[in-house]
Amino acid sequence: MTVEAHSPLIRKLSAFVALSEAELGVLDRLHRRRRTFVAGRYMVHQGQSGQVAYILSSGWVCSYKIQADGTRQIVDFQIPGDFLGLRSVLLRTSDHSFEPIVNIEAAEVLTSNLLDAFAQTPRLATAILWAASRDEAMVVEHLVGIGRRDAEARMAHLLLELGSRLALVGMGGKKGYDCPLTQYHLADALGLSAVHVNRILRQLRESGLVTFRDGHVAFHDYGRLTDFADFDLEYLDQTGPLLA
Amino acid sequence: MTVEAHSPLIRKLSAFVALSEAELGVLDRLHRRRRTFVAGRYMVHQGQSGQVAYILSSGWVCSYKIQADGTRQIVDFQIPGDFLGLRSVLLRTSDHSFEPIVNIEAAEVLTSNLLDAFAQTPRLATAILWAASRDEAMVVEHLVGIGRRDAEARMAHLLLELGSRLALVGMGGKKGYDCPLTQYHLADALGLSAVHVNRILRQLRESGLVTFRDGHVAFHDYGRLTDFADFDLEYLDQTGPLLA
DNA sequence: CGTGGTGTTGACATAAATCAAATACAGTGG
DNA sequence: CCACTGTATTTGATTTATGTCAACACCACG
Repeated sequence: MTVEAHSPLIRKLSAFVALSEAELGVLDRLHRRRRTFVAGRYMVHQGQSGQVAYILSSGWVCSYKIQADGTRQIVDFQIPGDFLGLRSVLLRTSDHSFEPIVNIEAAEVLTSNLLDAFAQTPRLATAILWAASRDEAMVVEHLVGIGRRDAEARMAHLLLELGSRLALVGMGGKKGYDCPLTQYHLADALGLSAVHVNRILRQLRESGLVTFRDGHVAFHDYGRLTDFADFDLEYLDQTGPLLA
Repeated sequence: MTVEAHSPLIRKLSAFVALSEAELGVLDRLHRRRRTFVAGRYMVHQGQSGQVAYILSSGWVCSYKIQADGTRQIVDFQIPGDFLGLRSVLLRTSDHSFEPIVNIEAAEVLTSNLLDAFAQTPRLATAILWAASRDEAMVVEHLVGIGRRDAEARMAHLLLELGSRLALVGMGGKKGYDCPLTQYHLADALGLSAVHVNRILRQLRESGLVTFRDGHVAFHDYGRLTDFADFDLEYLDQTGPLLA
């Protein structure tokens, strides 16, 4: 109970596998080292080899890459329950940079503790890796969106996807959700200019599909919106786990 | 020797870790089930849960997603030495579709055999997973390119990246490489129209940077091209392995 | 010799970027 | 309380990159 209270990760994993007491205990121990970061300060620098990962427990983060010309491409957003830097810890591979969008709370996870946890509870390891794999699938979906959808559909798709992910941790539903992103964040994620993002948001609002305003996303016609955005839950709805 | 002759994978992995005789033997056994596929016919259907992966030994493949409106986004190309469907085998997750670009040869790898191999030789498992992780990094780089680079830089970057990957398996260098892709493939990978791809290729050719013609890519000024494309090898040049 | 896939080029249409400027608003220091 | 600052949003005018449509050349292949 108290565990669930401070761990959206547990909530998320529970949606897919029933966690045993032992597994809950292991997860709980992974949450020992609580840390906070303030909005705007980057957490992990591009190329920095990570000895440490984080489990985000509250707030939003984005992972991004900066190009030589200074433009930024946001690769993904992380919401409570998501891992930050999991792959770079497991594979010592350099990754993108992370920046907290608001002040956040996260649990610091040392490589050794994570590997211990994985060794103790393979089922848990599988669940975590599977969730991470889902995140990768979303990056692919972003790629498809940026390459082949127009601005309006891209925006609609992103807002829907964030809604689905938030729903998994109880922070949103088909009505909408609170969202601390600025229009600049959306622009950098969608490969658009901030000005154009603003116009697109207006169009979506005026056509009665969705409103993004004052830190809140409100779906006005969820069915029509999913239709319009060609939003396919399949790549999120993985059923039937996992490692053989 | 005979192993190396038919396995670009071994060549690729050898660039990062010195493989023992035992490990080479395990790899060799993974290559037992030789199969061929003809160009154009898809291999793995979008959403099909994979019981089987492939190690590509000759030819080119692309992985892609088709959208509701029929447009296609190529997510990545696979060249000899690359795995196809590794993630879907390990995590039973649905993935993209695969299509051979030319007639190809591949070794079929059953899930159970792969897991056995991983259990026998953890170092090999690490090397393979690390190579796979490198591929994921390239998908991210594509995302950045499509989102934030103009068509010319995107094209230049893709051609350079393919060159680097081919060099790892001895199929290309800083002079150029053979490339069976059509301009349609390039268009679908870069999120452009085929017509525009043609124009961009002309520009690159006329500015003396690179020529793509008759199934061959020729770099005319490698240094200037990497500069122009903001091509950073860092995301390919992972040094210092791997799993702790 | 047709025929279909591929490449090439031109004319035109359009989505999105860029430039510019006004507004709103929260925080900050006087 | 107020002026001041910076950030976020909004909107219009214009430019630019890229897509779409159309036509033709080339070539391997049946």
